[in-house]
Amino acid sequence: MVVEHDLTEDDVDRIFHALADRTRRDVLGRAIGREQSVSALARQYDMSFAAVQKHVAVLERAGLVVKEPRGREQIVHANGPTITQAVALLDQYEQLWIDRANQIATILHTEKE
Amino acid sequence: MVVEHDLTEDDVDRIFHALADRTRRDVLGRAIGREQSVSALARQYDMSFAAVQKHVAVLERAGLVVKEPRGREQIVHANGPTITQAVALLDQYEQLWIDRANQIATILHTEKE
DNA sequence: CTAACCTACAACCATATGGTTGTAGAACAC
DNA sequence: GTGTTCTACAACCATATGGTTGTAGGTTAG
Repeated sequence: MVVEHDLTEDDVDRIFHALADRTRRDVLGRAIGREQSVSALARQYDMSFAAVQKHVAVLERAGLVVKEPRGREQIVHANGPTITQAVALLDQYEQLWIDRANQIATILHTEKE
Repeated sequence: MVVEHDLTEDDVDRIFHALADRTRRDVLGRAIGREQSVSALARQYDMSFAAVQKHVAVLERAGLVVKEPRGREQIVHANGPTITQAVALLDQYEQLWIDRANQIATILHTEKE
């Protein structure tokens, strides 16, 4: 299995910030469904091309998406590994929570004896 | 199993925005590890009490944390279910990605025949 | 070649964000 | 009662964010 390189706190900031906007989440979803150009994406939103271009740039800086030049177009691909890393991050918090809940349950159980 | 009520897009915005700041992620981690007052949390950071108070408020609006009044203190508890919902959200994107990757693999396999 | 298309990027604007200090009230300690 | 602690909240400031329009360059179509 390939070792994923560790994310810096800045990386994590960028990932969650990128996901904290509904337009960007929608762009990511569409990019996962079908790779498409920035202008093809832009046509699907009620905002300027430049605005969508900026959203794509935010997703790109977060590593959630990759742009591949194709002639005059830039094809936007979703970047699976980063999504997986984001899931792993949240899983850590959930696991902390579960561990803590178990710990408390154990203490309660001990005190009952 | 209890039905988790659906998150609005605003809810999701708030959750990811709350997670997009390292101080808030750290506060959440500490709150998971041990429930503590806002001032106890504030003492652990090199910023004003008011600043930490605002970060806790952001986590609270996102539902990641709950404040319980205890005398003159407000005890900050982590809220597990919201963390679980956040994981589920990201899992959806990851699953979309996996489904898409499988679909592409299938097409490639078909074309090879 | 010329026109249309796709992208990049700058400039600008309103609002949000993350920090500060200061004021004020409620609860506890003595 | 008095002073200290904990919290809430307002006001303020610098910067970031999400949107706009406009300009300019590279690519494709006719």
